Amino acid sequence: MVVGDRFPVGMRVLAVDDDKTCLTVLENLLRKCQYNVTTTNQAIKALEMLRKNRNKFDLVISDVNMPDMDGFKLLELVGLEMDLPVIMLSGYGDKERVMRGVIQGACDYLTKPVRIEELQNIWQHVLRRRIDSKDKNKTASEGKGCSMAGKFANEEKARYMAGECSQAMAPKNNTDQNIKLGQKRKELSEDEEEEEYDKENEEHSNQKKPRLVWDAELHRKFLAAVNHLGIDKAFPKRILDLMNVEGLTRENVASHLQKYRLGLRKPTQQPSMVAALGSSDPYLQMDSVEGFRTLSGSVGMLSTTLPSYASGGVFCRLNPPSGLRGVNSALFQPVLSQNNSMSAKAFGNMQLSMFSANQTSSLLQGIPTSIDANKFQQNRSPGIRKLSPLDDSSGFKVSSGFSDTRATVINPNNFVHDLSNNHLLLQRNSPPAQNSGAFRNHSSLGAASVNTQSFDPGICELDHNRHNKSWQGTTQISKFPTNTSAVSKVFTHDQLAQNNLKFSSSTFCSGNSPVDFSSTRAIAPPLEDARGKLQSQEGLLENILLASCYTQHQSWESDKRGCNKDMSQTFNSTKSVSPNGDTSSLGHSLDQNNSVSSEGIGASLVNPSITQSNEGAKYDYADGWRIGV
DNA sequence: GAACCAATAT
DNA sequence: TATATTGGTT
Repeated sequence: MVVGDRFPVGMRVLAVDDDKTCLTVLENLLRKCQYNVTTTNQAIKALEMLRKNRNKFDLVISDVNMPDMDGFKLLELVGLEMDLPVIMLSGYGDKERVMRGVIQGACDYLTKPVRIEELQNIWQHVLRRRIDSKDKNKTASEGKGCSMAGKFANEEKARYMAGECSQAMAPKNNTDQNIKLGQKRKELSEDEEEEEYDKENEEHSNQKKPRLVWDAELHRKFLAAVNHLGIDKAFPKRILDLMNVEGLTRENVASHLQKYRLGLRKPTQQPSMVAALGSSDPYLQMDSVEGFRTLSGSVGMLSTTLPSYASGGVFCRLNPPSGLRGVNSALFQPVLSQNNSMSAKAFGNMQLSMFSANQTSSLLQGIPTSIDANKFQQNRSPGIRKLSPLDDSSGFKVSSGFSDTRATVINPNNFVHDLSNNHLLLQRNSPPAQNSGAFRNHSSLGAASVNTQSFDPGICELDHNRHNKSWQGTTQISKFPTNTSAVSKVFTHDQLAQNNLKFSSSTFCSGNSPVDFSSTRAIAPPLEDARGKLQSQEGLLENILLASCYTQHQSWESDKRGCNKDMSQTFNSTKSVSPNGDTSSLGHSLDQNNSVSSEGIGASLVNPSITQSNEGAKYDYADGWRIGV
């Protein structure tokens, strides 16, 4: 199309709407605007037409809701495959949809019924795109190896192209710059601009190539490519190919991808996962929708599944002082912290893993009953990273990153899974049936779990050097009033209430065997050092559910022991089910006095793959492992 | 060679 | 702070 005197007369518009009536109306309006209109009521056909006649259309105006292909999908594909302005059309003008449309690259979003006034000016999008592409070509022809007009921070070039990339979502600094420069641009004639451009270009001809600026448009393409490939298969080269942006290098993409992934991993202080995600991707805010789409798996999972997965409430930490070693109280310390890089990484990996999984929603659902020890073992090894060995008995810490929202699961066997506060807490509470001291400790753990502040971040460190802090944490926890001297009456609702405790209902089993975890090491799922291999779903699953698993393991490994109640009940419901099937309080559960042998505990704590040949080694895990972070 | 990551430079 | 570059590793 030549932007000549008659422009926009004859502008070639492809109108897509499954509703023939709407389509006809739209067609008529467009024709009244003297556009050259082509219509189709199928998005797929529209795509075919666009592909076959790549240069035969100037603009696409498409309905959002279509049976054969979502308008957003069409938008995405058009954005990926051809550089055409797309205007979204919908009967719904809610912010989310508009946002999504714009974020995914729609140059405009119109709500039905469309008025001719709105259509009369849609040519501006074509013009803008043309100007933009003209700039690109100009830059490319300069042999600078860069055709991304307005995409580079080079001030002179930016000045030249300023104002053309009017993406509403462009990074603020860029936008500001563009606005400022755009104003100047308006004062110049095209010739003057070219002259100035050439002159300045000469001056900088020897400078190294300009720095790429990942503006909204470029990032949109990037995201579209990533989405297209799937996060786990989104490699720089492939992204580069898909983006099809002249001048863009693999290195550019790699760098951006690196940052992007980093952003995804960044833990957040926000309480909700959605918020976390939103804030973790620098582009996510402007990209909330697409980002959300990309992350939908994780978002959906974390924000909805986890809470339901967790029983809510509390988590316990058993981190008995070394003096308790060998005492009946079992001590597993799970622990983690927000703010440590480990957590962050875990979180990121988790997300990545998650959204590469198409079966996110089913992931957790299947957990309680589908966990397979062998599978775990198979899948675990690659990502596991050894940690410095823990040197004391408490040695069980597992962490992973999560955001603030505290989602805790106290599983039937007293393992506590804290999926909140950037933690994935794996904890084994093994209340000794006849050890009131241990119970005190136990109860205090519960109390502590309520007060998240009582946890010293240091606790989260896996490094054994920080272990003392862990104990401090425990001590702190122990300050909570518990008054527990009798095993069966340790926890009563009243007490819990008094202590402002919220125990998630859970089946409780009290162990009656001495446990010595002095050799127990921290273990963790393989998210940590995914190294791009992203264990993905399985790894993720492991991370999230390791806790739930080992409960299962316990059943696997110590069938003969008590506490083999159906775990699925616990995980499938936010309600706790005590061993005897009622929704008893913790105290009641304790009364069950189901025993869990130390072996059972150990086995359940340690992932099969990690346990490996430790059957007879009695928890002497030579190496510390940590859940990927 | 391509990808990853971390660290560092710009 | 964002992006580029580099070096080591897989």
